[in-house]
Amino acid sequence: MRLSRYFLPVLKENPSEAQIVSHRLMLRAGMVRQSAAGIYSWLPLGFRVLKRIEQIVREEQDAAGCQELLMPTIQSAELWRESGRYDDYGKEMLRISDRHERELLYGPTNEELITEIFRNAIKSYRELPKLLYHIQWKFRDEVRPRFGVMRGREFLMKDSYSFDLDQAGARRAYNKMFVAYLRTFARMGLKAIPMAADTGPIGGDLSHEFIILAETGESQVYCHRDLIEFDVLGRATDYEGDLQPLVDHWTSRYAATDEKHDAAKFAAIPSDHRLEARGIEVGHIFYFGTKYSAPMRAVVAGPDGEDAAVHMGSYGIGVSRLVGAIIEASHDDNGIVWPDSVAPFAVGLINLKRDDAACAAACEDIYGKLRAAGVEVLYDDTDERAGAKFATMDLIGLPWALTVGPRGIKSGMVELKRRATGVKSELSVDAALGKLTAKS
RNA sequence: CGGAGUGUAGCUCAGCCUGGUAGAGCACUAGCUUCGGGAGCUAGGGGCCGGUGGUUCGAAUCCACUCACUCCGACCA
Repeated sequence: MRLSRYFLPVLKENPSEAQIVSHRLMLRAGMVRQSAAGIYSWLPLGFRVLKRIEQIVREEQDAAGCQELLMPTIQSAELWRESGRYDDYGKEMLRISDRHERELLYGPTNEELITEIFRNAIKSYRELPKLLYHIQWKFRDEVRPRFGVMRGREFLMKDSYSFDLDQAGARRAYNKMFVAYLRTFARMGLKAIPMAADTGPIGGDLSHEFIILAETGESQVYCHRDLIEFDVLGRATDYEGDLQPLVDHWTSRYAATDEKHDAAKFAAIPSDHRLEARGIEVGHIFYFGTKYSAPMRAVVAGPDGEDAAVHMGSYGIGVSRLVGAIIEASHDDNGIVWPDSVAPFAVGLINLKRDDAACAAACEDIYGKLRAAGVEVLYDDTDERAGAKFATMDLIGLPWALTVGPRGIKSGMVELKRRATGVKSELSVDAALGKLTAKS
């Protein structure tokens, strides 16, 4: 993409409405614009990141055997009356009516709708288990939206739902999602720690929030330091095998959010291993049994021929929130530092002097070769000054910046800079191309 | 929903107290000079001073109401 043609409205100064770093940087980098409190438009750069995050989530859900579908944003109030939540949900649910005065709502979540879809199609335990998900916009009319996309009213969420014959089956589904979540966040360069979370009226230990540590997090969390070093990507995951040992490994150390915090257990940890911090919730999984299937009569015939309500769980990832969360976890004084896996472009190509024919020709050549190799490039072909170009590249945080100037061209050298480390190296054009194309 | 603020150019803000022709920096346009880390000079364009109503000869400025946004708290996947 040529920057001269790209819609990238960067801001030099901090917008006054943004208080936290991710919000500031997203506005400054031209990723989003606010359209109302807690409601954002995603501009091209931000949209690319959102799509890349969404794709990682999708790949890991698919790998875990979860099947994607798509449910609407608008739902009928009728369904929510069946579960009893139409009255329970309160003002957080946006209620609307159509021209026939039929009551509708903008879905804050989809348990009711997926349960209806399930019950209309599945009648026998032989068809279980089922694991379904979608990635769709939600609306929750938060009293006080804040922190940009981290706590918006409209937000993109991946929500999965599991259907099993009994609790043991539900636990297997739960474990699949538990591991899929670990992998998902790890692939985004995040250290997400599963923490015991409130299960509501169901009870049990089958609820975890996935928390990344950040000073600006909204939750107070407590955990064992060992968890930070735990790794999940290093080993192959067999979703058909027994995942319990892996889940047990990750739950072997103390980790809890404020609501579930047990001060006595925490105090038992050696003090140098205690970690008390702020955290951002990027995922939440829980098992809720027959809470919806019973009142909504989502039943299947069991081996004994008797109908039984299915055991369900739901599993959410805040996709749009992750964009902000990743920035909170990965930035410096100059701007965003994208992990390679979610960066909007892999490489920023900087033409230091557009009006120099040799320099421009070299850039065009490099640009063409990178694109031919499938590398996503943002090519700064504008006539901005060098300083402005570097500042913009630092701000938008692409993993690599390849700088081409007339001085270097004479000797066949370009400068390649790694955004995360700030390490620059002078190398030949071929060497730079080799290094960049090898990455993708 | 309680408490506290803020709305003036695309962005950051001054002006308001003490009423009298709408301001600055950055950004934008044109020209010249510059050009290897956010350039300089010159000349321009751009505003219903959030909205409505009052007070006044006269309101960005004073008063009332209202809308929007932000922060703290409560709430929250």
